[in-house]
Formats: sequence, structure tokens, C-alpha cells
Amino acid sequence: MPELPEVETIRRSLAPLVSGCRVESVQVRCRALRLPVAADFEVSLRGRTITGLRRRGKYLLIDLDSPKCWVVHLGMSGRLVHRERNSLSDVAKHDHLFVSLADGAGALVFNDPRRFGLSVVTEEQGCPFFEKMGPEPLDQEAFDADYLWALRSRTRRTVKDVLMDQRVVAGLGNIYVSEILFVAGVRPRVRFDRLSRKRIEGIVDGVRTIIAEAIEHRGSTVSDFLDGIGRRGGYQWRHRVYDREGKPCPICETPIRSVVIAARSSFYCPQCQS
DNA sequence: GTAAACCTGGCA
DNA sequence: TGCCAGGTTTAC
Repeated sequence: MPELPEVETIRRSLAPLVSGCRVESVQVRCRALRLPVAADFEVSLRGRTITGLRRRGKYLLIDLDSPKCWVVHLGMSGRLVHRERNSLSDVAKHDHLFVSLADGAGALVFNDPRRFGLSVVTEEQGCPFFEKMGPEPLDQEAFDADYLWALRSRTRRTVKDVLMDQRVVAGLGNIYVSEILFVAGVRPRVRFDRLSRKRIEGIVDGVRTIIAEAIEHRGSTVSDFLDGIGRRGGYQWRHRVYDREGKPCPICETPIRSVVIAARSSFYCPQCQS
């Protein structure tokens, strides 16, 4: 589910509700996430104050008044939601983590049916999740045409595959790469090392445009994404090609096609993209 | 490069 | 019943 725009939407919705709050208690109902929840997870959080929320790629970083931060990744189906009441009496199915806040500030609840997500308390420096992660797509200095152009020489992978690679650029996933390649006019199966400079520039523009738009519309709710206070996103109504196989291209009305690359569906317009 | 693995739910 | 799904990692 959550790619960069969805995680950013969650961050923005939660920040005003939990910043400055102290963690009163932690309950782990299921430790078997993609990485097992560590034995010292509860101890590392309890009594700490949340000083702020940041995002890196698809990861949410909950800063604490300690050298460590609480790092959450939502996988495909994860949610991090704020509940006003933190009574464990209304536990929902697949609620795995309860972080109760002091002074009636409610609780943060991690829910994830597929358990592909993860939750750790760690130092950010040296954390393997971030070690090899590429630049933020909206960082105009670090992510630009020169950067992508320099990467082009040493790979025979498809452009779809390269943009999905978190080491190349952080936070893009299956939905947004389809949308980006549509506005850039590039077919997903094109080899990255055969792109012209002009087309690389178009891709950079596409990344910036689509990601900024998607954040502005608070992410895409394809089936079950909700932000930190249970609101659906709005960007799914603006998808140009994703999950629109057979429907008319918004530009030329040619039916949208889908193709499977590396076991993931990609959607494109055979007329507008080459 | 591609496939399967992790796990559950929804849909045809 | 079987296939598909926003992600990532591991292994042929």
C-alpha cells in the first residue's frame, strides 16, 4: 500500500496529535512482523517523549528524547493510526502494537493484516534501512537529471525496475512509477541505459510532478489505505494509468495496457509512451 | 534478469 | 478454488 505520498500523509496527520506526548505504556500483541519485534522494544519506548515525526523514503521515523528513534515501515497493508481511547478492550483484528500516550493523549496503534511491515527502535546513524537508500525524490539538489544520467551507464535493467529500486531514489513504488512513466512518455520495459538525456530529464520532471501532486491529494486509497486519523486519500481518482487496463488514456483515449515486469503489473498507454 | 518467499483478504 | 494485491529479501 503505502508509497512515499501515503507515508508522508500519515506523518502529517499524526504529527500534531503525538508530538510532545510521553509514552506511558507499550503492548505488543504480535511480534512476528517482517522482522520480529525485538525483546527490548517496549523498554526502549516506555517513558520517552515523542519529539517529532519524520519520513525517509517509505519509512516513518518517530523521534524520541533519546539517541534512538522508533522506525516503522508499513509494508503492503500496514497502518499506523491514532486512537483517542487506548483501552485494549476494543482491539481490532491485526492490531499488533499499542503505544499508549500519557495525559489522555490516546494511543498509536500499528495494524497490519499481512505482517509485511516492521517496527524497531534504533539509532538512525548506521541503521541498515537508511544506509544505502537513495535521495528523496523531492530533494532538488540530490535528485536531478545529472544524478540519474550518471547511473545510466552501468545497468541493463528496465527503467521500471531502476525507479523502483530504493537505492536509486527513495519512496517510489508500483503505483507511482506507472504514473511517472506515463507523464514522462516512456514505456516501463525500456532499458534504462538506452534512455536519452532528454528522456531522463522528462523522468525527473515526472517524479517531481507526480510525487508532489500525490502528497497534495493525500495519497492513493486503492483498497485500504487510511491516514493516521482514518481518512482515505484522494489521489486514486487522479491516476492516469495505474489499475486502468482497457480504459481510455486521459490524453488520447487509446486503451491502457498492462504488462508484467518482475512479477509486478505496470500500466501504460501504447500511444503516448514509447 | 526472474521466481518464490513472507501473510492475509478480497474478488471472479 | 485460484489469482491478485501498495513491499522487500533471498535464492536459482
